Parts: sequence; C-alpha cells; structure tokens
Amino acid sequence: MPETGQQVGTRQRVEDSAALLFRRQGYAATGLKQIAAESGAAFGSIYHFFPGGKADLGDHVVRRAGAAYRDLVATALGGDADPETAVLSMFDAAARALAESDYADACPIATLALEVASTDERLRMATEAVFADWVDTATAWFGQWVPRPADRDLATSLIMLLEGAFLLARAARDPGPLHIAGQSMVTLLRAHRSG
Amino acid sequence: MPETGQQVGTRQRVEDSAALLFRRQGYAATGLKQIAAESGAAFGSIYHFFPGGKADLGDHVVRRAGAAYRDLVATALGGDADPETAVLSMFDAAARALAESDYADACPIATLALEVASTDERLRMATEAVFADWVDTATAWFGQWVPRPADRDLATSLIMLLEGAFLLARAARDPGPLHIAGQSMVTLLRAHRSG
DNA sequence: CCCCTAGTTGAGTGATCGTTCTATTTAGGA
DNA sequence: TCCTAAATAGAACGATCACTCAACTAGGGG
Repeated sequence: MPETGQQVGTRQRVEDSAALLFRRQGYAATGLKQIAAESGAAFGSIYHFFPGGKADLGDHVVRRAGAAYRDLVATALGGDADPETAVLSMFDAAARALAESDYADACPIATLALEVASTDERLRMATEAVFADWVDTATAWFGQWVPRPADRDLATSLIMLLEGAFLLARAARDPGPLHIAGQSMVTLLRAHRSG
Repeated sequence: MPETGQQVGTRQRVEDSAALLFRRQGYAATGLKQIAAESGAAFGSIYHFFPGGKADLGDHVVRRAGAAYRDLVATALGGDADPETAVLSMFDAAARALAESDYADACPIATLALEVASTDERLRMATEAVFADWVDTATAWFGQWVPRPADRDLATSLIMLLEGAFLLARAARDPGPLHIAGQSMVTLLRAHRSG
C-alpha cells in the first residue's frame, strides 16, 4: 500500500468510471457490471473497495467529484482580476466544455442529486454537503467585492444559474443558455456592487 | 369512448401515477410494475394504451406534465399587476408547494431530462420542446414590460433560476434557495426595465 | 518455508426489469 | 342476440439488477 503514485489503482479507476457514468446517464440507470466493464476492474473488486455496495460507491463518488469540480470552478474564477470578466469567462469555459463533450459532461452530481433527493437519505446528504461547499467557496470569492450578506446570495444565484443553464443546454443541445446565465450573473454582480 | 368526464379513466390514472413517480424518483428507477400498482391499473393495460412501452409512456407524460406546469406557472405570474410582486409571489408559491410535498414535487421533468439527455434521443427532444414552450410563455409575459430581446433573456433566466433553486432546495430540504432566486429575478427585471 | 493479509476473479443467487403473449371480460351497434 | 373491438388480466420470457461467496494469486515479515 505505499503510495507509489505512478500507476492508477483499481479503486481509483472504479471511482472515475462510476463518476463518468453517473454524470452522463444517472445513478439508477448505471449498473455495477457496467462500471466494472468500463473501468477494467473485476466485478468483485468493487465490493472489496466499497463493501457497502452501490450506495457506498455513490457516496464516495459524489464527495470526490464534488470537491474536484469546486476546485475546477474556483480556478476558472480566480484567474482574472476583474470579477465581471471572470464570471463571463467561467460560463464561457463551461459552455465550451459541455459542447466538446457532446453535451454529456455538465454538473457531475446534478442528475444523481435529483434522483436520490426523495429516495436515499445518505446520498441526499452527500449532495447537500457538496452544494453547500460550492456555495461557501463562491461566497468567499464574491466577498472580495461585495459586502455580506449579498455575497452569499450572489454565490447561491451563481450555482442556481449554472445548474439551470446546464439543464436547458443539455436538453436543447445548445450552449446558448450558459451564455445568457453568464450575462445575468454579471448583471446581478453589478447591481450589488453599485447598490 | 364518449367523454363522460365523470370518472377518471385508466389511461389518465396511469399517466398521473407515472408523472408522480418520474418526478419524485426519476425515469430509470421507476418500473412499469410500480406504475401499474400505484395507479390500480392492470399491467397489460399500460401496453394497451402505450404500445411503444416505457419510452412511449414517458414521452406522453413529459408533454402532458410540461403543458400543465406551464399553465400553473402562467397563472401564478398573471395574477398580479406589478411584475415584480408577481415574480416574488410565484417563487413563494413554488417554495410553499415544495415544502408541503416534503421536498418531493419540484419540476415535473427535470430529473427525467437530465437522465435521458445523453441516452434517449426521443425523450430528450420531448424535454427540449417543453423547456422551449416554457421559455416562450415567459418571454411573452416579460414582453409586457421589457423590449426585445431582453424579454427572452429574462424568461430563460427565470427558468434557469427556478430549476437551479429546485435542485438546491431538494438537496438541502430547505426552501431558502427559492426565495433567493425570486429576489435575484426581481433584480434582473429591475435592471432591464430601468436600462 | 510458511503465513497472513490485501487484492483479484467470476460463477451463482434471487429478485426485478421491460416486454410479449394469450385469455377473458366488457360494452355498444347492428 | 350476435359481432366486434376495446379493455382487462396476469402468466411467462430472457435479460439484467445488486449482491454473495468461495477459490485464487501476490508479496512481505517471521
């Protein structure tokens, strides 16, 4: 078990494949057999690393993918000095990534979150924690330019607009909603800075 | 087949139960056996009314529930003379309905839309049509107070904020995001009216 | 050399999936 | 009353589901 860091272990390959499939086709529609085949792992290995079964794997995937996406968005936002252009370029990057993945890779946990919200309390709490983490991160970022408590409202609106835009863009196979969301976010930010 | 209109037919009971289950737990997680049991219909009756099977039923449910929800939102918006209070009360009503259903009944098609966006072209197109219909309806409503093309951007942002707020509210079992979304929508409307 | 544990492997379990199929019942028009 | 089509009813099918389990391999410490 020493961490060689050189080759990707079975556990991580399973998590990566599960994250990809949950994101593209949802939690219920993804079978453990499919995850095993996609990752190249033996079927039994999934239960070796995740004794709790599918829900256990789902919990780990939600938290890991959630943290990774938070870092991705934080990096995209932090690049620019001007917050308005930063917001615009972040939505632009999201639109580009979505179109390049043939409208498959949007939010890593949104589909699963809606599926389990009323049916699996453990997974629901995992998605709640991820969304709260995202809002906290965005709140700290907006706090650089906007006083409380407007920073948190802006952060929440950013996540809501991004998630809603992902939904419309995937359904229509068109990046347009993401650009509209970016413009609306700029309008909200401007209103709170001048007011 | 004369339309008596007095008692609910089997076909409608099946559609209603399917709509409820798709909305609460998603498309893939809902079995036709469960729909038959919930609606009280015989299993074979589902295939009598929907010869195309589950996808056929899903298509009808998406379009019917989509039109019904459009009417619901249009009624909620059209009640007030002042557009700002109308928007606020609409998000308020959505928050109340969500909490009263124990955070189960949010958007009737969002979960299904994300599930099928990359896996079922027919159902994806059905969700695309519903979202386009909603945006068209909201565009006409905003057009009463805002010139083109801002009316359509406002309408798209309304749907995005509503969908994003539903997602966060269900995950956190908290109506807070819907109130924040309502306030942000008022801010956007105000910015476009004065600008 | 033996042990011990971590990890791998896939066959097998019962349950449930969507779907098909054949009867049977119902109801209105001729 | 008979005919026809709609609707009801559920058994059966093959496939797949999440999951269990026992056998197996690899490798480091005693």
